[in-house]
Amino acid sequence: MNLATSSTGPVRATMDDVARHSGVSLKSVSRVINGEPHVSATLRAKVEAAIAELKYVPDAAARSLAGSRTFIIGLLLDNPSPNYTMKVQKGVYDAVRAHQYHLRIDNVDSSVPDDEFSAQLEALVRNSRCDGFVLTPPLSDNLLLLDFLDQSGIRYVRIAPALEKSRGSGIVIDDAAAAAAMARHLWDLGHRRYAIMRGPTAHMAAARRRDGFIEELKRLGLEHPVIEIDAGFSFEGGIRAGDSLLASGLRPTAIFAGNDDSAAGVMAACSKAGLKVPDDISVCGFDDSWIARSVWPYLTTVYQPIEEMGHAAASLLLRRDEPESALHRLDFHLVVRDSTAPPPQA
Amino acid sequence: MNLATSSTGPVRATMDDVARHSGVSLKSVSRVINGEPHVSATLRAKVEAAIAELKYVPDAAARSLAGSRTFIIGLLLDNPSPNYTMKVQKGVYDAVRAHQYHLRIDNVDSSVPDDEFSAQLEALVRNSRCDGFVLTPPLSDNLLLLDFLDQSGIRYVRIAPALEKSRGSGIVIDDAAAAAAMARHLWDLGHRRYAIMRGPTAHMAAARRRDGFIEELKRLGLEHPVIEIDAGFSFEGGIRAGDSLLASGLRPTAIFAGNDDSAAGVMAACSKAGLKVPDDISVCGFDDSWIARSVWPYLTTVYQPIEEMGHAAASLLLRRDEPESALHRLDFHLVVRDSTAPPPQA
DNA sequence: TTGTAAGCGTTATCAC
DNA sequence: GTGATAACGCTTACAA
Repeated sequence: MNLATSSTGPVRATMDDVARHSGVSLKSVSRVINGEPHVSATLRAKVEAAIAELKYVPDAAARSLAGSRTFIIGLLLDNPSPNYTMKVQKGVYDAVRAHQYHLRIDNVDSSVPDDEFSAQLEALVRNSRCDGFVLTPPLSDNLLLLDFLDQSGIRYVRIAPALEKSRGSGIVIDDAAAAAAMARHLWDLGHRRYAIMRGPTAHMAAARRRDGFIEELKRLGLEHPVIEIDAGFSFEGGIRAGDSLLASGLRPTAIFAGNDDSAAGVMAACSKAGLKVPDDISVCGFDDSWIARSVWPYLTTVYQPIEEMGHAAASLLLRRDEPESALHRLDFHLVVRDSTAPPPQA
Repeated sequence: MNLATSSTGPVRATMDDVARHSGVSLKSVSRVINGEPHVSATLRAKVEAAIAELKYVPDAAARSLAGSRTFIIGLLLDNPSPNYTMKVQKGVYDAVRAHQYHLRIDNVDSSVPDDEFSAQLEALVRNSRCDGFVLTPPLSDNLLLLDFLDQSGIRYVRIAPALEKSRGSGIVIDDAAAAAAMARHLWDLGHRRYAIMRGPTAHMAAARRRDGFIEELKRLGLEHPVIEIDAGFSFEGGIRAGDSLLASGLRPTAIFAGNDDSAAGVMAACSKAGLKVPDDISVCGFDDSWIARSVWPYLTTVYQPIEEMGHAAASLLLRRDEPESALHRLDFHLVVRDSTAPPPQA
């Protein structure tokens, strides 16, 4: 009963079959498949007819063995936020499939010692090549990784790079400007006492957000210093940071968190402390990821087109005519929801 | 300046190099690589030394062209919850890498008409084979998909199947028993008026949870009927369902949601309505996914080992000696946190 | 236990 | 424009 199901399935046509069926040479079929020039319309039509009739599909393994392409794009992952990661992955996936490519996932752990990290990379790359990697933060700013890829001659595109932006290509938004926009939003509401929840130190884009936020406030005329606390990029980190902030007795009227996950944590800490968001205190995040609408009140945040960024990164990788290095800047915008409001009357 | 980086990188050793270097035949090297029997210890040692020295790694494309394996496992995804998906993916990834395999992602959309869905599958499978698929819910119960895979002779393992469990292999927990445990927890707290948030209809495991929950309550002697509302498996669905429940004037003292995402939505709806969780109303979920700790109060839920389930599924696929069909049951357990408490005094 | 030879299904080289 | 023919790096008969 299972003999049938354990077979290889229906026999697939090969390029040879197509060649015979259409009465042309193997090489001509290959030319048609790969859209090479110097093919007469007649020949092309014949071949395409045969391909359709035989339901021929090129074999990926044979192609990559003989040729120089693997038809695989690798997505390098090391991000703590499932929301962010899934969005990037979706964008990369769609772009890759649109080009008949496949998406391979490669997790790495960049928190280990350097030599161990290098060993991870070696193992990944050595045993199966791909036509390029999409790098997600914080890996986009991992110099060890960049060096490795450059030395190996492997193409890559970085999502949200903040360091050495001329290496490889990159897809970014203007993190500093986005944070500045958030600063203006809070300022306009009347806030004058701020706290900021910093992201992980390896995440350079997080640092840009912090800088952009504080600079803008200074320009607006802020007098009090901004309280700064490390919150990582996780809900847990946010709740811890929120707890310690509120326990300290310092009372900002607005808190800017480096991403939505930590913002949600801060909101939870406020609830615990008996503070109502946004009546008693305003909280805002960054990303407009899925969690921004998974909390109550809905989070005021910065929308960044994460899925599109993944899509753009992969598309760039798939265009072989792309210039060696280019930075593509996508648009962000403020999303004002319910977690920010004017400060309470003193 | 970029000439170097666009090259193929360092030259890789081939099996031929290893053979020459160790003074044995090509076939012997192949035997060692594949762990085939009938190899003397001396020969194996020689070959392994050469492999190490030359840093030889087999070429995946050549292997799959010549042999019958592709060294790729595909993960079929169509789940709305990023939390769930990332956990499964992590588990599958780790298992796959432990066997020197690679993980390929394949998103499908099962909400389209049947013929369109079939076309998606054809396109996916035709142009690059893999050694097997891990199916995640709700795809695990998609009969069209199962038929397609069976007909194509492609191996697969289903995560959390609820229908036709004898098809392929499956990794499950006892959803009904888990829901029953939750029912007892709420009953013991003193609740007597319940609402349940149902999952998507295609998600059969969700139906099992509903049945298990209600049956257990009946056995315990419940008098009032359980209010039932469809909430999908998303935060949005949960908040909508919660809104309409509370607007209806019906006042259960405890709400059981089919997964954590919808449970979080319900909690938000309660907050909006001015109800305090758990003082005024208890809410609980299912999965113990990451969002269970991303809400305040932390969610009482059922832990199911999602990552291990992914790991087990992939491992099963990678064991070629596995019996054709087997159901592997993993353990769940109740996680009592802060969102459930005794009902308010009448 | 070990080795030889013949593919696997493409792309690349070089004639025609 | 088109077509032989040789790689590509490995596995799988089949011998020895």
